[in-house]
Amino acid sequence: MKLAAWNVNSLKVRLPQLLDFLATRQPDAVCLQETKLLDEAFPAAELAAAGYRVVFAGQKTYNGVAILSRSNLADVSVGIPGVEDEQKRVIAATVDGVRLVCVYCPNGQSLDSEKYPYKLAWFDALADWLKNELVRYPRLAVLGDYNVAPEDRDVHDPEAWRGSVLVSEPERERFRKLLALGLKDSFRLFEQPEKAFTWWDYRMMGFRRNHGLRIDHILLSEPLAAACTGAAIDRDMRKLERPSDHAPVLVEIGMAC
DNA sequence: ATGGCGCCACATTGGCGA
Repeated sequence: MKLAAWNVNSLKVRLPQLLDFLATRQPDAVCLQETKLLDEAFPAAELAAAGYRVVFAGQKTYNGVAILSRSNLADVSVGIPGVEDEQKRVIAATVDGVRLVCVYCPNGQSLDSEKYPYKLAWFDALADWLKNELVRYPRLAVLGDYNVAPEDRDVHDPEAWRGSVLVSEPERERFRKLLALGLKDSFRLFEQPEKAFTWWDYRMMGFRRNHGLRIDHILLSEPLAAACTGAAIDRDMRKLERPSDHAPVLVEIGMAC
């Protein structure tokens, strides 16, 4: 079972690239973030023609999440239960016995922004919810854009970024709290190249200079981590014309999990 | 040097992302 997560930064603009990604990588399921589409504009017909069922939760201009799957999507839920939030950041569904939680975690903007405490509180609510979800669904994956680079090795220039949003200690502590629930950072289950990132600034030739951060992650519960046979970042999608500023992340799960 | 790029919107500039 091949799973992917990709912040597409506008599904309207990136649909041709997504269709190319589906055709060439053949993932079983994909979690999308920043679709930036109202639900009535979601390209369900195009994705159905490509062989994918879809569930989605969108809004105008900002945020928006979706799950694509070649097989049935069951028990769909939107948002974090009990949390009032107009921002469409979470959608979950069960695919072939695996619970997929698609997340677009808040950016936070800067440490002195009111969006920063919102981000920290959002992570606390996510952790509270996932703690229960892991009991309900032992085979659970949380995929998406976390907007947190967990360690200095996930940052192209740790000294330049020290203490800023996306790398600050309170944010990293929230990320570690997710791991403490029993989730594994799939990327670190395997030997990986140094300076491996999932996001690069559009400006200043960030990608060409590999000035990036690893902020998109696939976290796996213990049973899925034990069956995971590979994890990678798909840098090729970032090399295309008019790319998203994020690259997709991928995992392969053995069928015998 | 707080810019720079890209996307979106009741657009021709500003908000936001990260």
